[in-house]
Amino acid sequence: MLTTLKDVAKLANVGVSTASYALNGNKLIKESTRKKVLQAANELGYHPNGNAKNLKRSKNDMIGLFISGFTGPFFNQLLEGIQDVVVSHGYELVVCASNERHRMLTERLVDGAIILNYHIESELLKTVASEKMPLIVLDREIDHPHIYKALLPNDKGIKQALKHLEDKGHKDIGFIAGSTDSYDGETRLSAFKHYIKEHNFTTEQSAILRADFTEASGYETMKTFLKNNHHYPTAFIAANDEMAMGAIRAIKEEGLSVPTDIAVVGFDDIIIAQYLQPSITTVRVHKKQWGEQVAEAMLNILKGANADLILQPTMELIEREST
Amino acid sequence: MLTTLKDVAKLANVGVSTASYALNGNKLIKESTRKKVLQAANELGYHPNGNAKNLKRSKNDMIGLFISGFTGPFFNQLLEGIQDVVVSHGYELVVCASNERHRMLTERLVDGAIILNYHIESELLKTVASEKMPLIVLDREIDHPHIYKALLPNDKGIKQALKHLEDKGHKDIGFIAGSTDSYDGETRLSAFKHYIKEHNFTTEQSAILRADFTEASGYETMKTFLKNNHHYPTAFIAANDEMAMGAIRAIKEEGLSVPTDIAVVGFDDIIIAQYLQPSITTVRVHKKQWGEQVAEAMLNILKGANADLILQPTMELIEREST
DNA sequence: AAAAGCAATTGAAACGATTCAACAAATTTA
DNA sequence: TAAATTTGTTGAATCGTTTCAATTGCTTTT
Repeated sequence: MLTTLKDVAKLANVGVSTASYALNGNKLIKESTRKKVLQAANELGYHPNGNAKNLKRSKNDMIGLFISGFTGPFFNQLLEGIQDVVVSHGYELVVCASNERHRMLTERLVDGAIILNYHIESELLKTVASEKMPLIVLDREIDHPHIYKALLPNDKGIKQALKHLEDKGHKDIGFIAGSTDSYDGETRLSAFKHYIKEHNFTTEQSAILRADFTEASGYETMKTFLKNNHHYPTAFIAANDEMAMGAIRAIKEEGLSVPTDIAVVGFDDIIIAQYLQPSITTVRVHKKQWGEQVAEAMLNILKGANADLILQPTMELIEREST
Repeated sequence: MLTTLKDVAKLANVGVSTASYALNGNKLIKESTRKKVLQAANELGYHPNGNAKNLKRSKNDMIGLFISGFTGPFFNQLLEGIQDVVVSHGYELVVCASNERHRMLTERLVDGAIILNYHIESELLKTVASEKMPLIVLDREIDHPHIYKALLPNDKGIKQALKHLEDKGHKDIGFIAGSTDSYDGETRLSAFKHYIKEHNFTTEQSAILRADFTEASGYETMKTFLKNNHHYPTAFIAANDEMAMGAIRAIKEEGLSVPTDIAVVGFDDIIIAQYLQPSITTVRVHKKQWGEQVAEAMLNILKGANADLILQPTMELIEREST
């Protein structure tokens, strides 16, 4: 069997409690016996059993990030931001991309969770959230005393994109929406619809396309659209950069030019956006900053601070060659 | 306090053991009492305490992936591959990017671990690995009965890259190495040195540059090199695509052309490589496949199968515009 | 009608740590 | 010198599950 604290204690010739205190740096233990215990632990290659430890302490020193998958370039920077802050406060971060069980979350193997995963139902979140287990959601509206929100101001982003296109003289603007599962995607879409109406743009219903956030889907959707409609908008906004990429590829393939015939604005500012030809005008989401803010908030909540601060990550339009 | 199994049992008017059996689907329990228990659990919003559960069962149904950080586009596809396989076998995956404690690993909160993190010392790995906790390392040579290896055939990749350049008529070939921490980076470098000598290429010592895997470092290094040397190789191999990108940017900025003046071969085939101008010739690493193989191997090991199979992810040269 | 078998339920003993309260020995104080 | 305090050490209780072994009612068999 694996080495336990008892084995260490026996080898060091002390009680288990002494061994425990020694290893945890309790200062009541005499220096000489601490040495003995450390030596024994080392000799046996002892590592504590985390489950036992966490069970007893009812604390894991662990924060969980729950995302829907690792596909796509969006998560990396967000992750970096969260990671940096979390470890600098003595916690560790675990990232899970579960789509059904979410055991790490439901069985309370973390002390707090950050949620960006549409697979997890809000009802479940409500039964899991508690004083001892605060949640921060990045992907939904939800009302619960221990669930905090850190949502992107997608509305403002869309507004900026439209303003930019308007300034460039566009009146007829289309939209490429992502999958309906996504909170950000859908708020971007409805913000678009809202402002279109408010500012009397001439967008036709048929110019609101539906794709699924991938480059390929952006390509296919735009291709089909151009094949079936001889009239097309002078500009498109895509709900993310990957779809914008795909759309641009399709447009070019149909013999049209970006931005002369059709201008395209993306969303997120993924790394690749600046390297493409044409480079993509996009609404930059400060993903790393977002992650940092969320993590800071989580740590404050865990510290007991009253952190119902509503986070406002910033967004800005980055003008490039595609408009 | 939080709801425990005892609370559920009390509400359902049964013993704790009955409640436990009921929730775990033991068929000795009468259907009517199972219903009672489920109903009670539901009413209380009960979720089992994972630490207690895992402690008792000495099993976590959890596999850990330990990487050095979330920066860079390399990990995503690897992650996808691992994730898919792991969840399809009833396990869950946790990803940790720790750089000092690695508690998820050392405190045995996972049943098996996949290591791609140079921050974790081999000595530590040896004290952690055991029958109950198999390890697969992706980033080092290490000898231990419970540590399995799944290393990339970097040697072959370099060979292919050199062959390709040779076919294109290059004799004087430079190299851009990554940071010395990286196993893959260093094996790529030494394979390069080896074949250079074996095939009598005319590479000068000064044309072996040292960067750190980032685009920026590739750019800087190449910039400095071109500034200081009026003679330059007709081709470079970079230890990853990002450095290749940076190098190309520098080369173009110095008024030289890729591939006419200097050809560049990258390594990994990250998504962006095909979209750049010029698109990058690179040694493709089948990252998703690699991830799948590794995960399969881990699950086999956990199942007790004798899986000392040495994995051989494939590599192939993808020719594009940069050569 | 007693014996045997089965179905359903249960108390109690683990799992491996932490930590309280008790204690002994050594030291200080009165 | 007795009492009080300090310094180290320790057994035992606890965290919330799972699971063994025992127990209770019922049927069924002899």
